[in-house]
Amino acid sequence: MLDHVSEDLLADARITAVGLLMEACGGLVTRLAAQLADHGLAPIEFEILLRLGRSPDRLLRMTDLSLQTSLTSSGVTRVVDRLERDRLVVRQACSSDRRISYVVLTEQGKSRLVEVLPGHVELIERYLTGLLGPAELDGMLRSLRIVRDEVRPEATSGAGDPVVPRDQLAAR
Amino acid sequence: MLDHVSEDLLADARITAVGLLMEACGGLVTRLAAQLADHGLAPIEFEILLRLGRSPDRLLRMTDLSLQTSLTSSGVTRVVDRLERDRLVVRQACSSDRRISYVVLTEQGKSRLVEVLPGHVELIERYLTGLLGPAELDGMLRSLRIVRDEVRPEATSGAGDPVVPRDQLAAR
DNA sequence: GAAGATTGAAGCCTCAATCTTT
DNA sequence: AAAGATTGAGGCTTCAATCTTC
Repeated sequence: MLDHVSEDLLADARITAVGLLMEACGGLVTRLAAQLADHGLAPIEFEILLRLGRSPDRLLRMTDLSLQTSLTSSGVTRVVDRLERDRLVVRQACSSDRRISYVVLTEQGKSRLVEVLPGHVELIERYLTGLLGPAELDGMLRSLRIVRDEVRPEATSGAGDPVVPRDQLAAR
Repeated sequence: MLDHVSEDLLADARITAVGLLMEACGGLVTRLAAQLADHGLAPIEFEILLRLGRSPDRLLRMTDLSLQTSLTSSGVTRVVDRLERDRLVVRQACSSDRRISYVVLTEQGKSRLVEVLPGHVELIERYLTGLLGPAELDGMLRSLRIVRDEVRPEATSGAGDPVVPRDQLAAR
C-alpha cells in the first residue's frame, strides 16, 4: 500500500523534471522522424549518415558508430546492413588491421543528406531553437552539456575529435 | 556531392543542439533503466506504473495511457499484457461503456513502485537535479516546458504536468 | 460510422555465442 | 587473451486489419 512517504515520492518534482525532459525530447524526435520518413530514413539511419558526413573522409569504424550512438555493436551491424542495401554507405576493409570495417558514405548517401538537411534544420528551428531566446537557449544547452558529460562520459568526443588514429586513416 | 551550402548545414549549431538534447536524455534513460532492471521493470513499464500511481483511484483507460506515453494503442495492449501477467496491474471493465478497459494498479504494483522509487529519485538527483543550481534547473525546466508544449500539445495532462506549483519546484 | 481495444505479421534491437584477427 | 564484427534467437513495437460497442 502507498504510505505517506511513497505519496511524497510519487509527487516528487524531480520525477516530473525527468518526465518533462523525456516528453520534450521524445516529442521533438517524433516531429523530426516524420520528415526523415518522407525521405525514407529512420532516425537512427539519419544519425549515422550525419555522423559519417561530419567525419574526416566521410568514414567511421563500426565500433566508432557503436560508441557514438545508443546502439550495440550488433545493432550497428544491422543498421549498416540496411544502409548498404540502399547504397547509402559501403563497408570498406582496413588494410592495416583486418578486423576493422570502415563504413563510408557514398555519393548517394551524401545526396540523401543534402536532400534532408534543409527541412531538418527548419524543423529544429521551429520546434526548439526558434522557441527560445538566445540567452534561454544558451542556458539550456549549458545545462544539458553538464548532464550529458555526467551520464555519458565516454561520448564526449564530437565531430571535432579524431576517433581514428592518423596512421590508420592514411593507410585505409 | 557535398557543396558549400551542405557543409554549412552539416556543421549547423542547431543540429548539434538537438544532438546534445538527445544524448543527455538518452544517457539519463540508460542510467535509470539499469536501476529499474534491478527491480524487474523496463522503463516503459515503470512509466505506466508511475502514471497509474499518480492517477485518482490508481487507474487509467488504455487510451489514456496511449495518449500520455509514446506508445500506440497496440503497444499499450502488449505492455499491459506483460504487467498483468506479472500481477502488477489488472484490467477492469467499465460498466457504463463496455468498449473501455480500465487498467488498475494492484497492491503488488504499488509495492513494486514503493520498492523502486527511492533509488530512482536518488539517481535523478545524482545525474540531473543535483548537477545544476536551483536557478539553472528552473531555467532548463522552463525552456523544456516551452518545447514540450509545442511538440506535444495534446499531452498537456498527466504526469508531465507540474503536479507541484512552480515556486515549490524552485524551492525543492 | 466512430471509438476503444486487440491480433497477426513484420521490422528493429539486444543478448549471448561465434568467428577472425591482433 | 582481447578487440572488432557478425549471427541466431528472442523480445518489443508498429502497422493494418478486425472485433465489439457506442
